[in-house]
Amino acid sequence: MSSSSSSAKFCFNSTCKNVFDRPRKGWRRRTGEFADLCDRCASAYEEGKFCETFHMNASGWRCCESCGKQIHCGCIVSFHMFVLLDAGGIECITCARKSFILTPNPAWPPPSFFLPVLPERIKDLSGKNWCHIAGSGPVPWRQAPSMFSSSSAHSELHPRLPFEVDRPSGIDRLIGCERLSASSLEKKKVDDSSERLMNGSMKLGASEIVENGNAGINCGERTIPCVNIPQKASFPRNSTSNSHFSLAVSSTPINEANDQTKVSGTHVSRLTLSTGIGKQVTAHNGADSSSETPLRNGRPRADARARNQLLPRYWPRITDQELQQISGDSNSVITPLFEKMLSASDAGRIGRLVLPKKCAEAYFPAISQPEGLPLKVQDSKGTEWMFQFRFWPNNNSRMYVLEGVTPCIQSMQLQAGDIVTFSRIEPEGKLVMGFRKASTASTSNQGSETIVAGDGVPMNGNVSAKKTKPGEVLLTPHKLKGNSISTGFSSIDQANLADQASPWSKDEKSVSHSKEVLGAKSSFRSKRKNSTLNSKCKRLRLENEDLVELQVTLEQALGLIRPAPNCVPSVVVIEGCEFEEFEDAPVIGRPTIFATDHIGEKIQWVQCEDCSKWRKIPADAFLPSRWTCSGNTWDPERLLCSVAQELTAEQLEDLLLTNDQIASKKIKAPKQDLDAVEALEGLDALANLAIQEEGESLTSSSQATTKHPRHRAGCTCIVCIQPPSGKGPKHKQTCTCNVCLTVKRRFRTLMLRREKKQSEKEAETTLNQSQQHPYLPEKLPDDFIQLSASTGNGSPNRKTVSSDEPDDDPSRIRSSVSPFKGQIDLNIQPERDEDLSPVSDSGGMIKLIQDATETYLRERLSSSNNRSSPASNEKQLGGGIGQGGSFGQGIVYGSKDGVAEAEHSVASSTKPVASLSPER
DNA sequence: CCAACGCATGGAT
DNA sequence: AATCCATGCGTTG
Repeated sequence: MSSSSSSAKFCFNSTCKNVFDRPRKGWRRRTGEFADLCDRCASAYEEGKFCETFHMNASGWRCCESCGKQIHCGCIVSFHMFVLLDAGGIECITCARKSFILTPNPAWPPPSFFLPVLPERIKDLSGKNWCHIAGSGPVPWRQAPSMFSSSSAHSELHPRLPFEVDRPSGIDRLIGCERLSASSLEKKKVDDSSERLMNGSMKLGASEIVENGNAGINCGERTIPCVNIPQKASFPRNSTSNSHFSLAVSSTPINEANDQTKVSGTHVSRLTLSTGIGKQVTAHNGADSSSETPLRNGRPRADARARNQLLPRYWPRITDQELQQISGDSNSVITPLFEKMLSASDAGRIGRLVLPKKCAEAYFPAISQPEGLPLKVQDSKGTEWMFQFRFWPNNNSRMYVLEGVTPCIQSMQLQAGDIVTFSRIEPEGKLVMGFRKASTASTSNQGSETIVAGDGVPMNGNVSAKKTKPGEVLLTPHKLKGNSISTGFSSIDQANLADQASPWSKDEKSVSHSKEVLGAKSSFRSKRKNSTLNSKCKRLRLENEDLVELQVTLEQALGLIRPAPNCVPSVVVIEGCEFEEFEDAPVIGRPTIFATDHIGEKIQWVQCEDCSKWRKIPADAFLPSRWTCSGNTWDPERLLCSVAQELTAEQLEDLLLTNDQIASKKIKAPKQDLDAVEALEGLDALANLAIQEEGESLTSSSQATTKHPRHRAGCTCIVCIQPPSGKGPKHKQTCTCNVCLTVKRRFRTLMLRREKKQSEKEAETTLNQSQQHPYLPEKLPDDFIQLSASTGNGSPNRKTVSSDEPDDDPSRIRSSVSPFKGQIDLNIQPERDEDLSPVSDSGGMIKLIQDATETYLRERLSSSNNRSSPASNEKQLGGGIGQGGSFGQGIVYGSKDGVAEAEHSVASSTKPVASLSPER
């Protein structure tokens, strides 16, 4: 995307030819480069006055049907300043935007993201033809169909002609355009029309459209939909969205429009808008387009999906809100291209997103080599990602994939079942990737078959199929057996996977399995069994009730908990995971990521629930569980979602990775004991929390890693330049990253507190204690024991260990620890379980205690007679982190799955109600 | 041995 | 019947 032009020294404007030293970017040329302009021209261009200034005498001037403003419609320079009305005439972008979200002028230039490597087909683009189009003159698509006469050539290059023709813009498409037959062109025009017809229809109403079409354009210019190209009548009748908006515009008789089969042609369908809808559209026009009206799906914009060569499930159902999010407050025009529900594979750690073939071929640059091309994609937050767009030969065909999507998927916190949308921003031509959480998508996706449980939890099979990240807590409504839990896979697949630990076992050995926590009382049901997550993907369907209704990562769960405003929680660490203890019931707050800004100030990063942008807030800020940019009172400049976020993609990733690290410390969890979760009824509350937060705090849910071991040194592909998710650099002991600092700080607090309490207790019951805890000369900090706030509403079978009677159970802490020798035998099994559930915490608490004990002992040993100092603790902790974050390193765990333990711990720490007491 | 790669397989459309 | 595409799985580094 160099902005250089061959004649770098002269203004690209032929009527100017000023010489300049530093070229300024003008419009994008068909080659993808920008026209280099002199200051004057550039200014004129930027101000939108280029045409009036330099093309005043050229033909092709039109008046906006709405405001009357004159716009030169014949040149590339102003192509983005107006939209064609299907009914004829044009509307300036300003008016158009007021009316509706627009799609760009299809026949025009191209997506910059294709440019890094120009498709071959672009290279042989004939500038001549382009000139016809781009040059001053009448709107090309209405005027020069004859210039395209060779469709065969095009077909040659693009077997997927229909798509190319169909697709609205893009240089590649454009190129195809030049080779299109007249009919193709017409089709394209039609498409164009339909793309914009919303504007006309909105304002004019169905019946007016046709008439009006003449108003703006000469009859002769009106496009006749070309339906003579045989095309599969794939226009789905069941698509309300489509049918709703099919309405013949332009010259297509309205009554014909409703005949889907007749207009099944790519262009034709695009060109159509159903009469009946005209009014709806009109009505829609009046209302804010972002409103969630029933029309949302079928809004005119959807006409783009009339590229009915695409399977309905790929039709972009992007909502106005989403578009708004993508475009922000810029004047960009968004062209929804397609969407895809993420499969388990897509969202998996492989980092490969399978692209629907037709979509890939239609909207992405043509690639002739399997290696493909790097593709820059921007997400809705403005973050740019670089993916490798490539394909695999497959049955005489190709299978297109985007590689290296893991970071992005993670960033957007997507899981299987969620939907990613691909759009293009014009005039920049950027490819934008939006997303829609499964839970959200369902409301508007009849075709996507996503179902949301009544409570908002995605019922999506994909979701359940989602790979569980180690450390993740899976909450399921039903008791799941064996390893086939919550795979969300069909029975067939499960059968196939029978010999595997889990569907993920192949790629992820340490998968944590879902656990039952909610019990049968859950109202979740696979309501949509056959409904189709993706009707096509049986694997993603829920075949039985063994669904994972809810998933929460440990981190997520923890993230939900906040100390009461005036409460300073103490923190305990279990295998590197921090658990905050609350004297008072914790408050459920918006998960944030603590960090330190560039000036060393402690801050928090919080993600807006609406726009997903991350905002910086004070470290001491406490946010409600639902927080949006509008609540960013600390930074007035970022009160709006439309304001870009401060974090760069890199920083965000680092942040997320860092944030992930803690949670991922338990990754290598041994096989878990499913029974261990049976009695976690206390997790109901957590589950509810998770439900509330579902879809917004899954930062660590998709721990995907994308390594490319085969990449050669120096490889700069996306995969190599983007560190694998969750694979951030190890922390050094001296690391001062936020994670380490936080851990150190918290641990310091913890230990200080411990010291304090211990001193107090020792003064009173030293003797007694030593008798009761022969192996534990020093009482553990109460903090270690009282994980949960003693709110008194704990679950019945959970014993809340009061901090003032930490030693009431000699067997609680069983580690054979000799403070004098520094030896710890943590394999000792509890001699007696407390009245805990059968599950018995077994691991979490034990480890917690063990870890703490060991750490403390170590510290004592190292500091000899001196009481451990915060500094020493810090050091140890830092080291622990540096080693991979396992604070329990070196400790032989008593038993059970680390995940189960962790979950258990989470449950207890998360839910004040469920106080756990160590059972040793 | 593991993580990736990339082709193969087979269910779904 | 052909094609698509999600995932399997053998190979490779």
